[in-house]
Parts: sequence; C-alpha cells; structure tokens
Amino acid sequence: MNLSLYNTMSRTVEAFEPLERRHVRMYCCGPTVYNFAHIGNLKTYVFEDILRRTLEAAGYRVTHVMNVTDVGHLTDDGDEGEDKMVKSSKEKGLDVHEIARMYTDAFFHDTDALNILRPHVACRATEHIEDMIALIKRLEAKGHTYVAGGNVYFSIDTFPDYGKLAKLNLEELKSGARIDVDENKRNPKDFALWFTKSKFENQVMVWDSPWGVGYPGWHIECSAMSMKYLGESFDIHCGGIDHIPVHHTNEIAQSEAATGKPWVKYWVHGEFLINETGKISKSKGEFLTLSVLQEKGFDPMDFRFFCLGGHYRSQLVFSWESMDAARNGRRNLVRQVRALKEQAAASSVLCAEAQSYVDEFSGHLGNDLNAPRGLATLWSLLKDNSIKPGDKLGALYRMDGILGLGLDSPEQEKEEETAIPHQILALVEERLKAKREKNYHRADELRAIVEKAGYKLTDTPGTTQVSKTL
RNA sequence: GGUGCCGUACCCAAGUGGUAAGGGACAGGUUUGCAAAACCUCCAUGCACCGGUUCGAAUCCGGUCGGCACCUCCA
Repeated sequence: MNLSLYNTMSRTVEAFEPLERRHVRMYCCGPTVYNFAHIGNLKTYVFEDILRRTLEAAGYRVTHVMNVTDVGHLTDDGDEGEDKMVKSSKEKGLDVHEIARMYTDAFFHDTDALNILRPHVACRATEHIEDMIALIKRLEAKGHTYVAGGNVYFSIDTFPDYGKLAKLNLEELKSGARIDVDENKRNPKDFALWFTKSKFENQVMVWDSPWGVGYPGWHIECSAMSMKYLGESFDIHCGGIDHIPVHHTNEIAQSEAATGKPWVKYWVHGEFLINETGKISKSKGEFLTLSVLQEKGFDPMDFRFFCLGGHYRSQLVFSWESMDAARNGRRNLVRQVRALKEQAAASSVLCAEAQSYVDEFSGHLGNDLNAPRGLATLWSLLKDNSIKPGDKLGALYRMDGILGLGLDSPEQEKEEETAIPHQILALVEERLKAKREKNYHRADELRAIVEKAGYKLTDTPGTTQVSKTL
C-alpha cells in the first residue's frame, strides 16, 4: 500500500517515507482538560485515528503519543486573562486536579465510544514539568531566552526560520490588532516559556524552577513530551488547523532551537467542523458534545460515519439534517452487513474480485486519507452481486480495519424493551385477533389508536411487534 | 489591514485538464390485507458569476460576488 500525505510545511501531498524503515513515530496534540470535548474536537481525533489505522494497514508499526494538557493555561497567550483550569474549577466547585481527572476520563470515554484507538502514550503535562524545565534550560544555555517581568520568554529573533510552517510574514503581521501586546516582550511574537509573575490565582498548580515558582508556558509541553517519547526528530505531528500559526509555529522554534535538528518530518492538520454560523467552539453558540448527540438519539458511530463522509482537509458542515443522513446511511450499512453475516463467515483469503475492491479502497485511503472515496468503494463492493457473501464480508472487514465503524463487532441490540403499558398490549392483542378474522377494517382502526398513543406496530408472520415511537 | 481555504443537485460530499463518485432525502415500482422493512428504478448537458487559455475546463489563468478560518486560548 502506497501512502502519501499532505504536509503543511511544503503545502503539497508528499510520498510518505518514515525516518525509520518500518516504524512511524506520531505525535497528536491532545485535549486541554478543563471542559468536555465538543464534536469539533472529536472530528480531529477521528481523522487522526484514520491516519493511524491507515499507517498500520500499510504495515508500519506506529508509536502514537498524545498529550493531555492538565496544566492551567491562561485564556490569553500573553500575561493577562484568566486561567481556564481555575475558572472551570471555581465553576464546578472542585479542585483543579479533580477537574483534570474528570475531563480526562470524559475525553477517553468519548474517544472509546467513537472507536478511536488509544494512544500508546497519553502523557500528562503535570507529570513532565521537569522535562519542560530541562528543555527551557537548554534553550537558555543557547541564548534563545530572556527574562522580563519575572517570566522567561523565547526570543523569536534568535531563530531565523521562525514562522516557516505558517508562512508568516513577520513584517506585515499586525500583532496586537485584536489584543494588547504583553509589554514584557521584546518582539510581539515572542512567547512565554515559564511564568512566575502572572497574576494567577491558582496556588495549587505551581512548581519550583530555576526562574522561580510558577508554571510553564503552553507550548513547551508538546516539545518536551514529544521529544521524550519519540526522540528529537520524528515523523508526524498532527492537530487541528488552528494550531499552525501559533502553537505549532512556536513548538518548532523552541524544539529546533534547542536541538539544532529538524524536528518533525510531516505536519498533518485537520480542518474544522463548522455549522451555519461558523466554527463549533467552546465559547460560541450551542456547546455540542457527543453526549448531546446521544441524547438526541444518535449512536457515536453515526458521528464517526458522518466525519468519514468528508475529507479531513475540508471544512465539514454540521447540521442535524446531516446527522440524520449519516444515521440512515450507517444503519443501512449495518443492516446489509448483518444480512451477510447470516449467510456466511468472512473469508480469510479473498477472491481476486473482492481483493481488487480492497486494493482500490487502500488506494483511496493511501492517497492523503480520502475516506469519502473509500466509502464509495465500500458501497460498490456491497452492491456487487458477483461476489460471494463470505468474500464480501472479508473485504468489508479489511476496509473497516481503517474506517473503524465496528462492522465486525457483535451486534449490540440497543432496542431495549421499554415497558409497554398493558392497555396498549391489550389493543395489540385485539388487533391480532381482528387480523386473524380478516376484519381488516377493525385492525386498521386499532393500528391508528395505538400509533396515536405513541407506539409503532410492525407485523411479522404470525405476530406483531410493538415499540415506542422515538 | 494581512494570510489561507472554499463556493458541485433538495441536503451532505468526492472529483486538480478528458467529458460529473458516494450517502441521505424525494418520487415511481415490486412485495406484504394495511403499515413498516426489503429490493429495483429515477434523481446536475452541468459544477457561484463573467471573461481567457486549450481539440477539450468543475478542474488552469484573470476578474467579480459570496462564505469560512487564522493573525487572540481554541481541534
């Protein structure tokens, strides 16, 4: 399987060649655990999961590392603003560590529900403060830092390639166009590595350091932890597209300034999920989480299926109508798979025709993760009556190894029996009797009554199933 | 003000020079007393608009209009 990926650094699709022959080292920016993940966040993790599964399907051993940001960071990249962890902790009346634990659990609960493979290493920022301090010391020794107003800053003017990822034009950037510039900074684009004198109110999350008691800047954790677990140069770094201009730009500066080596080979960024009003965010509009979707009757897999319908580098438009479409489409798929399962067991060796569908599918996924095309191939396979059920199922399972829709997992019969009132059951009985007597006029009357009461009747040979209308 | 992305049917969405994938909805049909399910069929001579290049353009170039994102913590 050939694999090519769009590299933000070169702005082109490049053939993928890892630094080590059969091993891929991948770092994904993880959640900041001061709140639930919203479905926009989750879209990015779905894309990263597709990337990982594609790499594995291509035969690579993957080491997947993700950070969990449990250090409080300010609502502002400068020295102002409120600490988000503290803010959340106050609102919930829990201490910051409890907040972090609660939202970390919630995060993995959601990603598990979406069948997203867990990273091999999920590292907490609070457990790597020493690594961050060591990295800052390294930068300090090389003259990339300065102390001002009690904080340690990275001086971007000491790093000639600053902004290469985002293609920032430093002359023309209007820093401070929308916010006030931190007056401690020599260059408005400088960023803090360590804070000691912020007016933080968080007395819990502070650590001792050579520069005084305080806490790390928000970019340093990713550099420190990724290099700790993946080495000073590794293959893939991914995250949301919003990270390009600031977070990843700063990570590159501090990482490469410290080591003097190229840091990351491929930068892969996922586009945003948006709705009619713009991006889905934590501070704007309705806060859409996976739980909200589930409360509205959607299965987490419906959301995964929905995400797979668009390309990861395109904005995807969320609407309830689209979710309905995704649910219908996925139910249709599951139904067909169930029918195949009843006919045959999945073949372990595929016939040539089935294999050619799998190859076509792999070609699409290998071509910068074109999941929508892959899905189209899956539907054509399903429709191809020249392929025997066992081969069809075997091919489907291979495709699903990447799609992760859980097609091979045993059917969980979700339709749990909600208690049907005995009045309704009595009406159903009466209707059955009318049916047997071929009194269809009466039977239809009874159907109307029962349906009006909020129950759906489905006739099967000899009996009738009752279920509550959603 | 700067930068980037985008505009494809009723909805979502692929498609980067060779004559519009796929899903959903809708409609028609087969079948079942009815209903549901299932199955079959149908669904863009056209890809925001206007010019240009080309044998050929949704795809390339120029312009216009519209949307989104980033330059602020953000997936």
